[in-house]
Amino acid sequence: MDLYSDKDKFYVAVDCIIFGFDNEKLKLLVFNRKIDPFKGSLSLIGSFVKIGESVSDASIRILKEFTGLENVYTKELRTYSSVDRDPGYRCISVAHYALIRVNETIKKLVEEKGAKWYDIDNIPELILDHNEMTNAALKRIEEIARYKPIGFELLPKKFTIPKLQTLYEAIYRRKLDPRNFRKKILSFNIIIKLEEKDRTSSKKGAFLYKFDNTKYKKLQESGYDFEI
Amino acid sequence: MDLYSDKDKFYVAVDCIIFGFDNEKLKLLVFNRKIDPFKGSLSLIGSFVKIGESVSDASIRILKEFTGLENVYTKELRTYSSVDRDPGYRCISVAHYALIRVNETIKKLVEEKGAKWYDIDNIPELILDHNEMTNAALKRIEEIARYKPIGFELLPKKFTIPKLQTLYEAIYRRKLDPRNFRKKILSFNIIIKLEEKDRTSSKKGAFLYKFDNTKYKKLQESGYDFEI
DNA sequence: ATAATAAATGTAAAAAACACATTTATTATA
DNA sequence: TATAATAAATGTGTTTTTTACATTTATTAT
Repeated sequence: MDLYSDKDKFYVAVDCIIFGFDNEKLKLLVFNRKIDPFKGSLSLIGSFVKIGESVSDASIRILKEFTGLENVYTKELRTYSSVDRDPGYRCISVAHYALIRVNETIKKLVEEKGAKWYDIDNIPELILDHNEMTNAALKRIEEIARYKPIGFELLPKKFTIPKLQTLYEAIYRRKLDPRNFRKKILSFNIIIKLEEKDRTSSKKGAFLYKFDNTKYKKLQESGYDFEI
Repeated sequence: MDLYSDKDKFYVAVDCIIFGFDNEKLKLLVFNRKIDPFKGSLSLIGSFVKIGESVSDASIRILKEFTGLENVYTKELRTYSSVDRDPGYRCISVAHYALIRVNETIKKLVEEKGAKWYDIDNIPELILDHNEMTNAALKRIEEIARYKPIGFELLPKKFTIPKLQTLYEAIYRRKLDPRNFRKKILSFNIIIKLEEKDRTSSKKGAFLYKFDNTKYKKLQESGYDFEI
């Protein structure tokens, strides 16, 4: 613990609140720390910002290191900067939330790194102010989901309408009516029906759709809004 | 310019995008720099964060210094952290936007400090990335105004409905229908009609209202929304 | 052939948003 | 003291959006 102290200068860190969706529940990626400081405790995935990179570059680097993914949907949440938030450094952290498409490759990769997915309504105690960050991020994505189609970031490229609904139910934490939900989603004209069906969760099978980014951008330009 | 260089460590700054409303137009507070760096140029109001204060404490300090006001509505916008954004320091800036009630006292005070109000659709060239910050803040308050009653932060404690409408027209940059606007605002039940009238802009005079914070909080708790 | 499963579909009622023109209170002045 | 001028205040019908709600359909397994 020798090096863990420097209170005369600012350190800048990025912490990432990484959300995934396993077709049923929203999940948070949590890291089990193997070295000091906070060895054995749980934390968000983070890193110091290097002097030669921007804060958003740092967040991209962290996401890449941990998930192997580039081009992840990542947004700045806010800074955390209480003088005594970290007992070792005078460190301000710029929290970012990220939404990723979980698949088997990523599942393995994050396990190897010592990270684990936790159900959002069963989040363990995390170090420092990381629980506070997580709660703020959850609140934020609930707000954002009302007017940006972030749901698509969490689903596979091809998804069914019932799965999309389950996801929004997880974000809003309430049940939605399947008829009204489908009607509303289709009215935006930003998803394209495919020929294929997904039969993993019913005998009848549900048609797969994909997100139409071009059309969404047009919708946004002409006055947007995406209230579900 | 001797001291103006230290690129080996992080400096943390706060820049404030301060908005006011003069009963007609939305205004931005801009500072005319009298000393180096950037002597003679225009900038937002900012300061380095001290090692012993949080970022939000710094923003409160800045607002107090410049306007004499405490308890100003201030929110974090985002960080600006490009490696080369400031040629002198390796400095990340946490931009904050603030909404203040302009009155004669404040007008005088900011003038003494060498600051000036600019119409939001006539903003001059500012140093560094301050124009970028300003544009982002304008976009943000337009978004926020849709679901939080921030308009009241910019108006005097007592205001008329036509003035409130003018303010929202300035924020949204479009005309609103006076009948529908009044109906909508009153439907929220968060403003209280007073006996007094303001006769400065018509012979008939318009009734003054005040914002009912208690009722607004209740509204928010029970599912909120404030779309005008 | 039948049972089981989740997907897909339509409609009527209620609420909200929108478009739109006239009257009212007051002061200044002819 | 009548009139002109000014901005404030008000109401209604139409359209759009939201909400609530139950049955049929495609498919597989038994």
